Amino acid sequence: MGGNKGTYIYQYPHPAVTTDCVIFGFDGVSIKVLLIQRGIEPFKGKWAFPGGFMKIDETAEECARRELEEETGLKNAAVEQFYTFSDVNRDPRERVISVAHYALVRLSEVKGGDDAASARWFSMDEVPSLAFDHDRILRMAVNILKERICFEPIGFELLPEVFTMTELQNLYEAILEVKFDRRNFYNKMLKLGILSEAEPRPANATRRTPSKYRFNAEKYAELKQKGFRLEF
Amino acid sequence: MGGNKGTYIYQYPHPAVTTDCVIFGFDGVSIKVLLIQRGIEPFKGKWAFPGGFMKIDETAEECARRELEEETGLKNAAVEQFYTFSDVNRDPRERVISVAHYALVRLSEVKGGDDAASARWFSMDEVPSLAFDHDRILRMAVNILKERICFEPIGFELLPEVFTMTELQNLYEAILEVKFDRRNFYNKMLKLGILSEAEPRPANATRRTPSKYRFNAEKYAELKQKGFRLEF
DNA sequence: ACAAAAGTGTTAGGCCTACACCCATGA
DNA sequence: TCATGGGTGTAGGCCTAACACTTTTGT
Repeated sequence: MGGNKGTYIYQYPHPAVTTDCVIFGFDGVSIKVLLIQRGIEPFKGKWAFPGGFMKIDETAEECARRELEEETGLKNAAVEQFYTFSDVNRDPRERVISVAHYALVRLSEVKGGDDAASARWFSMDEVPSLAFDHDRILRMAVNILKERICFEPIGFELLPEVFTMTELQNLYEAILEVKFDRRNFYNKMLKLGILSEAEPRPANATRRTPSKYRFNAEKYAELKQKGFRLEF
Repeated sequence: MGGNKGTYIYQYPHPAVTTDCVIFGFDGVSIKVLLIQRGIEPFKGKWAFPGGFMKIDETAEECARRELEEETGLKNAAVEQFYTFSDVNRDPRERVISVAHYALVRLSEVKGGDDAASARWFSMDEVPSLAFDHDRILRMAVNILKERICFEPIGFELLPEVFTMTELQNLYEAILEVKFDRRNFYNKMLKLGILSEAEPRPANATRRTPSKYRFNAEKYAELKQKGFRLEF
């Protein structure tokens, strides 16, 4: 924490406020989540989400981004809050409420993080028992992710800028835990009108060379303004 | 606030934490929101959402329900949090973050509230400029309500237990600010399978007597479990 | 050769949308 | 008697879901 340790007096008890960040990634096969191993008590040695105490002059979102960078090296992630956890005994030290955020990032963006000696990606089925109430936070984050990806084009944040239709389908299938028919997925995605062809399909393209696409944010914004609603 | 005024000392500065409640109602024609007029500074005389400081031994939801009852007489409302507002200067007294909640209630439930000398229902287009950042909170609450009512059967919480199809349609139209074709709305609602006929249509029923329905929570739970998704 | 990956329609059924008619009631 | 509210289909179009064949490449 910053250099503002000292004595702070209030007429009424104040809870401490923290933020936590559930960071999702995708390796082409399965959804990953970024955890750090705690170096201090409580829960020393246990895995937890990056996060920490909010400073008195920053918003929750600023706090989440700052803690994320400090603990994992990941900069400027597009974090978004999804729930505030306020159970009375969720932290053994003192009363702490936590504003939980999530973000979707490309694995490559965090790989080089060196601040992050203790940060590691876990597949969803490898995640160990977590510190504090972070198991519950994770469950809720996963549910929120499942809901959001049905109605907002956030999945692209997990893929490289340019991707194949199969990669995109794998992503949707991994998040929603369902299987789609390859051809129907293909048709539906193209019909939505929010993808552009990344390259005009090279001259040496054969049947076996997959087409590359990118997400077209302008088209999406345009459609959305017209009342278009994404649905999956 | 309770009798715990005193001196509370921390090593780091702590923000104060409040909850606010956006309470929606419906009078058959338009959506209403419940406001209270502030009796003390800051913003004395201005209208604001019911809410207040969180006690050290209660969750955000408990706090929201307690403050709501204290200030409006409304008991046990099904409040649900939707966003935590943490701008640094949102309260002139000190750093305050607020966990905002919303609830849908029947107007009749709050009519008799006598604690609530200063509580009043406002139509959405009558709402005055509000205290703190409550204008922003209201805008976000309305957006959340519009989104939720498309996918969850929460609208029924605003109607009497037994209602006509026309009343239900008026509700959807008021919230979503659109018009539906009467016959299509009728067919769609019935096809969803989440309504029951309230009465077997009395003997003196004429063509002019509208059928009465009620929301069937069991059927909804059953369908939902099968993967059914409500859509509007 | 053969399995696996990718491109490409087609068809049937269901859902949504737009739209019309009839009856009863209250003004 | 006439405007209004309410009950009840129907026809066309669009979307969705299920489904097959061809080509290429790596083994």
